[in-house]
Amino acid sequence: MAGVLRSVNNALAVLESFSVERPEIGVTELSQTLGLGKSTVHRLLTSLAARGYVRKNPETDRYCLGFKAFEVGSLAAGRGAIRDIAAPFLRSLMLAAKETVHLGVLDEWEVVYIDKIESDHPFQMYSRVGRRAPLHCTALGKSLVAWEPDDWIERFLRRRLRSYTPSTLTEPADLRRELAKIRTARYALDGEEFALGLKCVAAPLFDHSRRVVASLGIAGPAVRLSNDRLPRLAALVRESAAAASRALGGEVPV
Amino acid sequence: MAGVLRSVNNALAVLESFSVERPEIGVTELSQTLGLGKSTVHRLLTSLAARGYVRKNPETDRYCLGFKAFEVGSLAAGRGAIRDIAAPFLRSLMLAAKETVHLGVLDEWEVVYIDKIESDHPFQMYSRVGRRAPLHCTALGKSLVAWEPDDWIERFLRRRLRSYTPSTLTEPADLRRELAKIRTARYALDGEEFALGLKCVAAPLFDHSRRVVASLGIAGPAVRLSNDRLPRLAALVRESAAAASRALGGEVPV
DNA sequence: CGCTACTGTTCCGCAATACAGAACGCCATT
DNA sequence: AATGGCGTTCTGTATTGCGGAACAGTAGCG
Repeated sequence: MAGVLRSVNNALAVLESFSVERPEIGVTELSQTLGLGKSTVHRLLTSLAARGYVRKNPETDRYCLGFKAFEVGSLAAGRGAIRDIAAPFLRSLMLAAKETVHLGVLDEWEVVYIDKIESDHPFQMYSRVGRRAPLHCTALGKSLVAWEPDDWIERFLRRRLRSYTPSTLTEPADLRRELAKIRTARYALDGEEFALGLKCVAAPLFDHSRRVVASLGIAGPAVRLSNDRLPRLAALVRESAAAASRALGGEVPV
Repeated sequence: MAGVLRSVNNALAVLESFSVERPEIGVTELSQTLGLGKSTVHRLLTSLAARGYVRKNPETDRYCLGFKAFEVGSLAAGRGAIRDIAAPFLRSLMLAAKETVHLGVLDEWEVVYIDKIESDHPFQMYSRVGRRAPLHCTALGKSLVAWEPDDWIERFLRRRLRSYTPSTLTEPADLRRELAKIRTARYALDGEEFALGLKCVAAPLFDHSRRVVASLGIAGPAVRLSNDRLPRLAALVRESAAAASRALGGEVPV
């Protein structure tokens, strides 16, 4: 890897080794996972711990992520404070729709969930703030892609797009049509394209430069997001996205 | 610094150079700020960018934080998913109190805001998720400290505690009395101890091992959190914290 | 247009740093 | 007591990360 500092790369790989399934990891396990010597891993952890990115559990002598990662990460999600500005609109959308709602942004050919408010339903889409999802088969993703520049969209359509369900669109011609529909309708629908039984509707947020900077979406089980309910939800999500766009100094283009 | 890898330390210092005031920074500026050569900084940025922790704005050739930091940071805030479990209680507390509410946790002698839901009031406490505040003069902080082990509290009280307002308690004897009051009342009050004009009430969240793992708080201007309103807010915050504790498998100790 | 100033990027020699292996200290199990 | 496993410390050395210089590009000015 040209120009990449190996020790920095290793340190970041350490950070990325932690997960929901593995919140706490020991030196030896990290050593095996990363293919580095134990003393190397120990030094990396010591360096990360010195600034609060990881912390050691004194009872188990294992390490977990520290709050410094959260602090820096919160700044990254700020991104011109989109998240803060959109929060009240996300909230009122959840209250109106009575379903879980998400705020997502485009990053490296994927959508990243940067906020989420869960409904009170016991049965709902599993998602995690900070996680990613594909662009081509999620409502959030499609409503982010639809307003990208044509050359970007063509580059995107040239990538291998994975099929998740029989409904997933992977052919460029199909997706071009879908994106055109989204631009006309001003919202996107995921009809079990990403996961069977899961439907979402989403609409884009525009900022002052008329660019889509995020997307708001309603997600839930297909049994609840039924065909007679979807037009109402689409209208809600469009209204919330338009209101959030105005708060961002933008307008939905006519 | 013994045992700390210099290049890793430098990379983390780069990450911490970004702020709300400076979301985008150039190589030369970072070089001056950090006291490192430009090519060193460039290499650090390249390494961080390779894994998505920073990204380069191609229009300005300057760098900003990338979403990888957010992804890793979101895991750090997960912390046994306290944040997710507490979210609905935080929300209903905001709706009941009609003031901004926070969720905070103890880290390195400070409270870290890990969640926040703002009220619709145009005038409210300024805070940011991911930021820190002192323990001894905030309601969130005090309600976290009050249930720590005695030896920890004594160590804490031996630290130099800064005075922010004429109301700030900094003397160990004063703070011991205050913490005892909090344990009896089961909530903490910040009566303009951190900032003039700002009041907060907060109550602790207990988990299944009877330890305080977070704290819920209501914050607002003193003009709104008036003395006749505070008992009601204290009751609300206690109820919400108790309910969130139960969701965490804990109980408020009697 | 040429010059200056400033930026981010690339190149290169070399000293310092990061590396891995071995040893150590501690704990739990047999 | 011996063994096994862990995290931590130590050490020699190869390699890596460093800074300075040069480069490439852009903007502003006379």
